[in-house]
Amino acid sequence: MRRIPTQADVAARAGVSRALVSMALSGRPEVAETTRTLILQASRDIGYRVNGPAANLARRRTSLLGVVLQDVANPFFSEVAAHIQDAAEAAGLTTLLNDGRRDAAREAQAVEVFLRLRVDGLVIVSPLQDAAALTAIGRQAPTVVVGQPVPAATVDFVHNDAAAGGRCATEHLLSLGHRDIAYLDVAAGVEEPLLLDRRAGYLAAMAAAGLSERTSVVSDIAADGDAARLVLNLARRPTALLAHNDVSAIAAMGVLAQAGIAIPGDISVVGYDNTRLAAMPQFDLTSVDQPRARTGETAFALLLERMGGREPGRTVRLEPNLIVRGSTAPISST
Amino acid sequence: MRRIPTQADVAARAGVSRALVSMALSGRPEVAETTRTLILQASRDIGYRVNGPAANLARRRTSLLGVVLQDVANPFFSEVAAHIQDAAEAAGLTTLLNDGRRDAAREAQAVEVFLRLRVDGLVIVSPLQDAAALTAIGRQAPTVVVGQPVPAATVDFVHNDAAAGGRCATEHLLSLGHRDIAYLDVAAGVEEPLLLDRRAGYLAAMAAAGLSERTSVVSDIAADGDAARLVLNLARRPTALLAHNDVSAIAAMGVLAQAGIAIPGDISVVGYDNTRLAAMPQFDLTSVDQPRARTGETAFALLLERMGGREPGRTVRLEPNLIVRGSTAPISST
DNA sequence: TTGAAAGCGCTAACAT
DNA sequence: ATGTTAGCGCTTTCAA
Repeated sequence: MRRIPTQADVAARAGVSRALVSMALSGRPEVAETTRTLILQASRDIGYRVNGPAANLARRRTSLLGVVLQDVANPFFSEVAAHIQDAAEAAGLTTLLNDGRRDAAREAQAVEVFLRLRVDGLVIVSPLQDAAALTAIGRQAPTVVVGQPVPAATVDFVHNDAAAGGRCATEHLLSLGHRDIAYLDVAAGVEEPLLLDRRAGYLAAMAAAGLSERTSVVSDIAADGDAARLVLNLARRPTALLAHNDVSAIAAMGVLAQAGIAIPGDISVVGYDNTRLAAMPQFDLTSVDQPRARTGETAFALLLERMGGREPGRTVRLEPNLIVRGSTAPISST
Repeated sequence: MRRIPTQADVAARAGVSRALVSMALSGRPEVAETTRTLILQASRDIGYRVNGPAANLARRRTSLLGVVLQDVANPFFSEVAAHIQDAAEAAGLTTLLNDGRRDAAREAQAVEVFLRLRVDGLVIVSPLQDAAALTAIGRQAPTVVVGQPVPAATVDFVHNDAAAGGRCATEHLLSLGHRDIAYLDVAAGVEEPLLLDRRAGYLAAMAAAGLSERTSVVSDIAADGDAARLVLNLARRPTALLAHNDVSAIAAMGVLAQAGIAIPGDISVVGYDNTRLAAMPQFDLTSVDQPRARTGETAFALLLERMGGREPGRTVRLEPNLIVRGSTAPISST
């Protein structure tokens, strides 16, 4: 592996000055067309590739966008990232990805790496760090957070309205005639605001329909399967189930199927997140979808504003929408 | 947002020279302990953070490792990446991730970005690019590929023995007494070497057991569900099903369950990949596992060798192992 | 143990 | 339209 060629090598080969090479390569209009072709050819001949660190140092910016995902394995996060990347590319920014691996410390580390690289902007998807940490980050670089807003004015937020999601899922079931609607919650003690809001939406819709909370079940035990079993043992079995997420819903479907209960014949089931699982034909699960594309695009739009110098923090809330599939049906008249 | 502090600011505040700050911060031993503490404190006071581009330019290396995944959403890939990252961190390298998004052009772009950043090493997980492209990349930077080896001597390969996987899954079923074992293949025309090898392993095991291929079914149609339905309609229904991956296996399980066929009572099912799905209690799918940790660690070990100057290409093949769960059972004696 | 000085490869302002 | 030049912020000899 011989020495990596530099602009000087290109200049020598093309018989021009180094500066001209720089200008030609960055597509500045004041370079003569013939010269540019010459330079481009020379650069290709010797396999020149711009030295990022050098260019970034000289330009005092990197055209780099750092995206940190709480968990790369979460398809919602990675799809949002893909849309951010598309938007960034259109704006001439190069996207770098990093995985927080569901760990606050690792996430902070990933952010730190980007900050050191002097990325021009930062998007953190569903951060595990607290408001103070986010505020500090926002002071270092233009930053947008995708996820629950916290009091941190130096960063912008895009989030999906979890309460609205819980509400519209519930209303869907109500409109199908269901009155006994159980909510499959997470384990007690898990206090993710997001999940609290989903439940709150459910409760609000029930209340609005004049149904007391007593007619519904909010399970609060650990395993999803156990929660579903609990529902089975109720004196008055609900006709519909709203789960806090798809995995939980699918676990419940498994338990119900084993118990010989038909879906949606005997009981309707709704999930949340509209994951790939929900769309699988064997599950065909009605589920609340969060608009991934709009989330990503909005995040990038906010980032551009920030990079443009906007100071006051902005928060954008996006509405989820229900994807109706085969796991829900009108209440049976038996 | 005021000016970003530089080493000069730290030096001024600590009352020392810039060079000393650099040495102290990079932990060089020849700096007096008291001076170092002083400098560290000053650096913290003014919120100094090394300028990556500048440092990388001056050092002529970056201590950066670029990892490009074919598809970040594939949990096998992202878990391998996590293990690579752990190994790299232990070796003092910082890992940067990027997503090829299942597109050869985008993947090439991601590699290009890393090359420009002058990463010290590159790992590409399951690349979509051809041998020529990989060879070219390997010439630019020490590179290890996780996935099917191709003739590209400038890069190293780590891959999992797909044939062995197909074989051991089949042998498991054979040892349970199954003789009629159907293989659920991908759609005809998909010629991924990996999948061909999985099937080849199955065929080899069947042949070794003295079972002609005629006793088995290799479906070659598009949708997994359809393939399973095909199996149902066979004159002589197999007692076991080996699928080319977990998703396919689970789709088949859905079809079978709907048809009232018990698993594993009437038919045993084996998947491939040991995804999260396979472990879910409602599926409890026996599946072939590829050792994610060892794959990642091996990839990084090879990379270190390359970075250390080794020239000839190396290929390491890892053995998969079967995770036996509840979807397989001895053939029923009915 | 500390400081001075010379680049690293590039960009951009200025000069021609 | 092209060339000259002065840094960007840092690391790293080499001297003191």
